[in-house]
Amino acid sequence: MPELPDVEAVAGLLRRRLMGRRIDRVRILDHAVVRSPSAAAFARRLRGRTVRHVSRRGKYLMLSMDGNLTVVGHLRMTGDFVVVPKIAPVHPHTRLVIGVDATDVRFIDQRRFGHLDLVATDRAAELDGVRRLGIEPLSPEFTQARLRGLLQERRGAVKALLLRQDLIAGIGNIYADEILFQARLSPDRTGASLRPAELRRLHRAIVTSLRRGIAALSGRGRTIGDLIDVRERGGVCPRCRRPLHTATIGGRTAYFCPHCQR
DNA sequence: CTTGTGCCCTGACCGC
DNA sequence: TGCGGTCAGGGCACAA
Repeated sequence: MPELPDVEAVAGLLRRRLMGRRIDRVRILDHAVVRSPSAAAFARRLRGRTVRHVSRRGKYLMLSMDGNLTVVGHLRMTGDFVVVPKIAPVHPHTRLVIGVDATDVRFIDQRRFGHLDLVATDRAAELDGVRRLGIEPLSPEFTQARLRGLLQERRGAVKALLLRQDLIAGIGNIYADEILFQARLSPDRTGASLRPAELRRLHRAIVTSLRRGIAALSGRGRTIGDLIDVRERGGVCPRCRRPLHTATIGGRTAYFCPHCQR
């Protein structure tokens, strides 16, 4: 589930519920969820801190506290944060609990790929993974010219390029398909083959798809990303009704309409 | 620079 | 019902 819009929604949830609050309990149910430092040190240093900022960078979540401490989290495939009363039943895949008064913030992750690091706030950008991230696609710096600069010399498939976090941060498999559908581009087009009008469509599709995703997820709570998805409706193109095709590109399955996307 | 592969984990689903 | 294979909205290391 978690791509840029999903992580943005989680960040908003945590911001609303944790900003200015003091963490009085930290319970780690699965030690592997904490990458650094040790689980014991993670819990000890976090307890008693007040949450000052919650932000997102690519698909990473940043919770910064007083005392120059930041939790950097990644949801990977199945991670999620939920906010529930502390008396609520504990879901079996709960990996970590951050307690604030009568409320629990719980990190739940079926596949256990997700992870958290506790680092010095002024060094958070240097963390592995975060350090390599490319441009934020919803920032003012992400212009058509920047996109052209990122893609124009590349012979890789545009879908594989969209998935590269070191180029553009935050696009995952579902949004990449959605973006290419909106831009009417075949996922196997190379970056270098894109003409100016196509780059313009792609830029527009990246921004509007991500923004729409955020708008759809940002009401209350969270939804499963079922609102925009070219794969919906039994594998049929929502535009021309012809069957969607699949192909493996960049090691991931791409869904696309060969009639509408060229 | 590029693509491909395996791996980290767990569970749902499908065909036999 | 049981079993095995396949696949999954991520990202890394490594090889060719």
